[in-house]
Order: sequence, then C-alpha cells, then structure tokens
Amino acid sequence: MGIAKIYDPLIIENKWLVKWEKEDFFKSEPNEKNPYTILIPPPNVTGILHMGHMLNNTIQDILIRKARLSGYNACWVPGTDHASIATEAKVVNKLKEMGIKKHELTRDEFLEHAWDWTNKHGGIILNQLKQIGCSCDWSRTKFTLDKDMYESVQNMFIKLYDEGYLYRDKKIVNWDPEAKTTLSNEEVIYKEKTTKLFYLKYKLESSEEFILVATTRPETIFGDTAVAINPNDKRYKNLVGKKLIVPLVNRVVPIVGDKSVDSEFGTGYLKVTPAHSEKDFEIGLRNNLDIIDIFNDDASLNDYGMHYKSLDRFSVRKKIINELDEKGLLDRAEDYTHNIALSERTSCVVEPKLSTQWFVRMKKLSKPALDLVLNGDIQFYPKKYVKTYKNWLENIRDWNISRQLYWGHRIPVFYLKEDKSKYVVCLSSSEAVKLFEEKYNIKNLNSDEIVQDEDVLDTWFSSWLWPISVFDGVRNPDNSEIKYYYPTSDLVTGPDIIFFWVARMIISGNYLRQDIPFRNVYFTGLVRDKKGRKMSKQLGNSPDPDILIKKYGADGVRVGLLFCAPAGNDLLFDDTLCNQGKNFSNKIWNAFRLIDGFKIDESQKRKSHNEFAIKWFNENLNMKVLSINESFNNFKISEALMNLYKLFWDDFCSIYLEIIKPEFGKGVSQKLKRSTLTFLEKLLTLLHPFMPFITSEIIDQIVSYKNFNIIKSNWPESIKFDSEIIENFNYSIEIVSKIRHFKKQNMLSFKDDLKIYFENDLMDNQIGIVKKLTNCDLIKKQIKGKDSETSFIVGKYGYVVDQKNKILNEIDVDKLKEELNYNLGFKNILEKKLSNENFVSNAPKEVIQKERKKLEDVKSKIEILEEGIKKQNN
RNA sequence: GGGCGCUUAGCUCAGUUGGUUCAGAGCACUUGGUUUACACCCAAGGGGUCGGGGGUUCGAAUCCCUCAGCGCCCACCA
Repeated sequence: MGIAKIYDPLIIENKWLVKWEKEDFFKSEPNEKNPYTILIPPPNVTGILHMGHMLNNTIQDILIRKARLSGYNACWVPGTDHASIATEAKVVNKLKEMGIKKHELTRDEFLEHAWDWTNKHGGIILNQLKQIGCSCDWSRTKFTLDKDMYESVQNMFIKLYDEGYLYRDKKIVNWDPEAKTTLSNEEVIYKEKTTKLFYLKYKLESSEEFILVATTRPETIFGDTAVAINPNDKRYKNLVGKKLIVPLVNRVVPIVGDKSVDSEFGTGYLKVTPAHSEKDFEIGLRNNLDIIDIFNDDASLNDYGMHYKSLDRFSVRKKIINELDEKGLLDRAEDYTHNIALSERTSCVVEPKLSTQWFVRMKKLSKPALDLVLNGDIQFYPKKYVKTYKNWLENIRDWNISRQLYWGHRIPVFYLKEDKSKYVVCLSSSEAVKLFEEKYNIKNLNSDEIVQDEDVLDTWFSSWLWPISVFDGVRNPDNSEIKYYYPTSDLVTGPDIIFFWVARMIISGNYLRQDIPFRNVYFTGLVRDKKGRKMSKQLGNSPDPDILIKKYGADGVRVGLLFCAPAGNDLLFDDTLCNQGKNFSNKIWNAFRLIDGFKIDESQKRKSHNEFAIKWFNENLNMKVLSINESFNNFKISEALMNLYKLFWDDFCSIYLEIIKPEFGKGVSQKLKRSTLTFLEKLLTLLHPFMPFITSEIIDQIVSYKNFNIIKSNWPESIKFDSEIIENFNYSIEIVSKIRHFKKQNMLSFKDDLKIYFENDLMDNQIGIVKKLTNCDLIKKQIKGKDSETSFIVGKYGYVVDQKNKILNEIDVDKLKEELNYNLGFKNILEKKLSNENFVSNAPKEVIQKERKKLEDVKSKIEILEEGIKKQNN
C-alpha cells in the first residue's frame, strides 16, 4: 500500500494553501446566483492571531464553505482595521524606545512613522488566517484607511452633519492623560480599588466654624466653585445663602442645594468641581457656577494649582494632604473602596475633563434599529443577547466621536483661524473656502487662514460603515456590488462588541440604505483556558496558533475548537480536543486507505447483506444530512460537527466498512467499490467546511474524481429517508451489540463462533450482518420447552444461545428481572395514566395515542422477558 | 444600583411547545482485545434523586415562587 499509514497534515496543508492561492478558488463576483456574504470583523492591522480570532474565523469559514457547497455565490470579504488608539499607542511606545517623543513630531512626521509600522506589521494576521484555511476572497482585502474607505468615512460625517445629526459641544468627557485623547464610555474599564477618603475642613466665611467635606481627590480643591448639599437635608436651611472658604485656595464659594447629592455619603456635603466631574458639571449648570479647569492635558496641574503647578495629579494628592494636615485642615482619612475608571488602552486613570468634541445625536438615528431586531428581521444567536441589545438601545446616549489622535480619519471640518466658532464641514480646504463664502459671506480666504480640525474620528465611526463601505456603497449607493451583496448574510463576532459595533452597523445600515446590514448575528463566546481563566499574555495560558497548527494540523485545530464551542457560551479550550481533531483526520485518512486498497474481484458471490448495508447507509446518510442541515440553520455548528463525527466514525467506519470489508486477500465488486466511494465523497463534502485540507486532498486522490472540485461540489441533497430500512438495520446492530456483550461477559473471544438460535423472523440480510460483525451464526428454530436448554433474550424478537454448557449457567437472570421490573413499573404508570379521566380528557389526542402505543410495546416486551426468565429457570 | 444569564454523569455541554423507549453526547474512566485500514485503533461496561426547598399540574430537568452558589453586561458617588 503506497499511502502513508499516518496522516501528516503539514505537507498536505501547505500544498493546498499554495494551490488555493494560485487558482483563485474563492473569488466572487456578482452573478446570477444568490449571494451569500460574510464580512470579516476586521482585526487590528498590526495585531497577531489569537485564539478568539481562530474560533471566530473558523466559524466564518465553515459557514462560507457550506454556502459555497450549497450553490450560493459565496463572498467572504477580508480586511483589517486601523484601530486608531491601539495602533497609535503602539507606535508611541516604539518611538519612545527610539528616544522620540510624540509631541516633538509634526502630524505628518508621526503619520510617516505610523505607516512604517503598519507596513512592517500589517497583514501578518491575514496570512495567519490563510494558514487556518480561511477561504476569503483575498482580492477584496480592505483596510479602513484605504483611500476609498477614508473617503466613505468622511462622506458619512458630512452627510450626518448636513442632516442635523452631529453637533459640537463642551462636555465632560473621559480623558486619557497618557494618550492625551478622549475615550468613549465603552473604552473605559472600572476596577475596584481601596483608596483614602479624606475629610477636609471648609471654614464658613467670617466665622471660625467649619464643615467637613469628604473627598477622594483633595488635589481638585483648586477647581472647587461650590459646596453642595441635598435640599432635603435638615442642615440645609441653616446654610442657605452662606459661603465657605476653600482650604489653601482661600476662594469664597457658595453653598448650593442640589437633589443629586446623597446625604448618606460622607458628611452629606459635596465639593463641586464642575470642570472635573460629570455630576459636578451638571450641578454647575443648574446653579450657574464658575468652571475652573485645573489640569494640563497630561493631568499635571496648571496655573490654578498655585505652588503645585506642573506637578502630576497623584504626587499633588500626597503633598497636599501633608500640607492640609500640617495646617490643621484635614480632619481624618478613612479607607474607601470604590471603582476607579481606567483607560482600556493605556491603563492609566481616566481624568474627567471638560472639552469641545463632536457628538452624534443617537436617539432618532437609532430608533428603527431596535425594531429590526425585536421583530426578527435580524436574528441573534443565541437569542439572549436581544435583551442586552434592547437594554442598551433604550438607554442610548449621544456618541462622542472626536479623538485627539493622529492615526485615523481626520475630522472633515475646517475652522476660521481667527475665530474657531466659524467652521464649515467638507472634504477639502478648497471646498471650505467656497463654503465659508456661502455660509458666512467671508470672501477670498487664503488657505492658510483656515485650519482643519486636528482630531480624528473614533475607530468605530469607520467600523459602523464596514458592511457598506467595503462595497463602496457610501460614496456610490447605487453601484452594482452593493446592490448585489448587501444586505450581507451572517455576522460572526463576540458579544463584547455588541454596542461598539453590531448595534451601530444596524443603525448606519438603516440610515444609509433603509435596510439591515446582515440577517443573522452569531455571537461566539470567549476562549478561556481549561481552568476557565481568560487567556492573557501575563498568565501565559494563550497557546500560539502557529505551534498548535504545526502540532495538530489546521484541520485538527479547527475541529478541536469547534468541539467545545456552543454559540454564546465561553469555551474552555484544551489541547486534547485538538488532538481529538487530529485523530479524526487520521481516521478519515485510514478509511480512505482501506477503500482505496479494495481490489476488484467480480468472481465473489454477491452478498445480500452488503446490498443491505448500502441501502441502510444511503438512508442513514439522508437522515443525518437532514439533521446536519437543521443544525446549520440554527447555527449549532458544533452540534453539526459532532453529528458528522459520529456519522463518519461510528456509522461509516465501525459499521458500514466493517460489514463490506472483504476478507483478507479477497476483493470487492466494482459496484460495491463505486457505492462506497460515492459515500466517501459525500461524507468528505459534508466534512469539507470543517476540515478543508484533508477533504480536498483525499478527493483529489480518488482517481475517478480527478476533475472533481470539492470546493464547488454539491452539498448532498436530502429531503426524506426510509425509516423502515434504518430500523431493520439498527435492529441487527442491536443484536450485534448484545452478542458482543454476551461474549465479553463470558470471557469468549471475538473469534469464537457461537450458534445462536432465534425464534422470530429475521431477514436474511439481517442475519448476514450479524454473522459478519460477530462471527456467529443465527439459526432460525422454533424452541419448545426443554429443548431450549440455553436461552438468552435480547430485544423484542428474542433469541437463544447454545454454547453447550458453560455459558448457560452464567446468564444473568437478575439483569432480565431488573429489566422486567422496570417495564412492569412503566406499564403501571401508563395504565394509570390512561385510566385517569383527567388525562384522557385534557391531554391532546396525539399524546394519548402515543401513550397507547407505548403501552402496547411495553406489554409485548414484558411478555418476551417473562418467557425468557421462565426458560432460564427451567 | 439597573439589566441579563447559568447550576444536568469526573470534565465540557445537549435536552425545542411540560408527556417516564430523554435522563443523553463527546471526552475521561474500567475491562478485554494487535499478523489482515487506523493503538492517532477495536469492542464492551460503570457513572447522575437534573443546585436546595416549596408550589402549579393527571404528569416537571422543562412552568411559578423562594433560598444558595457562580458569571456577564450597563451605570457609577463624591
């Protein structure tokens, strides 16, 4: 036999990677077929593949390959995301290592470095996706900063502005002092920490009395412009109209009443710093307070910080507490555990900061998006995320889209240098000059008299256009591609970006095209290690995909991942599952070896049980294809794989092949070999989405299928199956199991041939199968009374084993009795149920019918069992 | 604080509209097996009062209440 005994994925997978690349198998263009479209959730351009990506993209590849096999024009668009803050942070770090500080560079110089970085590291991840077999249309690869994508983003901004969905406002935003940019709420993470709660003395004006104010941030007293108290607080009445002196600063500030103050917290007094807390800012608005910003962009203190000017906020905190203490202005300090806001990207403490930003008005824009999901136009798998989605949309807030970064889509707004309150929104400065004339009647502006907004847009502002912009549907809404491919079919992503991305794509899709962006959303779980911990660099528990692939093959890893990935559940990844996948590859390989080695020999007598096995496997295949399709329709991908795994391993190898396998040295008929190859071909087609490499290779090696392209072949059709054939066949397998069990219990070897007498009708081909799989003869014989010295019951037909002496005594009568008791109990319950008027009158007819059938079955079973026990006792 | 979800065999999970041939799968485990595709294998087997308690019902893993444990998302208080 020329084929290797052990399947070696490495060589074969590489061979197919090259071939797929060369022959452009995955290319898609609009045609007369129905489209099936998936857009990759674009990974960070400079990122590398982790387990989450693997899972995600394997699922996408399975869906897309299945669709391709099912006759759709399958199009999977790959691409990468510029990931503005994440990438910029990496570049800043890189520059730091080189001794260059970002602020020493001009915008253009910085961008040059960023592009160098991107060109150097970009695309690695796409190559890794190829390694795991992703069948993307690589000619369509997009990058969110490509020229057309860039323009799409800016066009969207302009459209939204023109239609009144954008505004510029001063608000308290989350400020990342390290990256020196604002963050969206979604980019802020909270961590519990124990810090100190300081009680500071605020003297009443022209009095020696003081009140205590509790704060965790004593360094912000420089920005205090009031102290607030809840108007329902009893102390409030005595204090109205009085003033306090801010310690150290000696600023005189009013006491104001505000319902948002929690009287239970601290002393019930809240120092109000409108520039550095959202809540304080609102109190400030309500009470007309001054706003004093005390920080520089890096969160060091500015001129208002007096002698602490230029020092960092945290060192000021330490120093100012000492000073307050020395001056008797600190009453006490207590431990206090609360949540600290941290930047997702730089991990530094977020500083609330007042600043002017661009916002998207979300309420009206997002209104239709909720219905699209609630009424089922868009389906979520698993369903539970509909509620999460609903909850967010119902409480949606305006979206801050400005980011004080260089790397990204620059905001297309031009300001008059002289007076920045005057601005126009457009693509270029030459257009801006015209618009200034129209809008403000300012004529003959020089281009150096206007300046473009320094900020870029939030990364997600480009992401929410992804399903439209990859087909150029923002700039050209009527082009043939967008009309053909949009709406896309499925989106596969993690639930962690349901708000960042999924919801916003639905919103933008509805806004731009009055249509959904995708029909189904499949949420994958988080990949954890087998102890349930998140995978992280620090723990070192995240396996390297390249190493996994080398060890188990891409097919093996794909199968391993899918074995543990029910939709929406986190999956506990374990190497051994990949090993199971690898073993499965080997099993498939060896099944092929066996079949391939069949010699044709027409002189063999036709065996009826072979025909029966073929019939059975055909019907069984029809049945399993139906259930696999059903699993696919419900996005139960791992269920589909498990069914296939069992179909191939148990049904095809352990049963079918074991039956039709010729005895040593003998051959098979042409017809049998052809049928078997047809089954193998169908199974490989079914397996292809999960294991594209090995299935391609084997199909390629089956001689008669040389020109058969598995990628585009037809998914086996199935509408119905003959359940009688399946039942009859299964019964013989049931007998086989019982006989094997019997042999094992009686310490007989597989080779020992027994004569087994049976009383009821069995078909010849059923007998043939038992004979082939157990090496035992089944002989039909009416057994009367004492003749049946050795009887052993299985199933509803009952049969008798005659092995002269030893077996007889070891037959387990207790087992039979146990089974009898169970069935008697069952019968009791059924009879009780059926004689219960409440049941008969209340339960649906079909249920009653079913119960009656059960009763009949159980009665005949009891009869057989009783007879069997009687025979044993004789 | 607001919202969502989970608890079924040693592990990871299936169990659609309540109906005892649904208590199931894979892995792990135990036992036996190797000249004849595969030990990356074959065969057989043992495991669970479906988290606790209560209720609805003729009937509950499935519906309701409650207790206990776990997890996620959102908001964030000085």
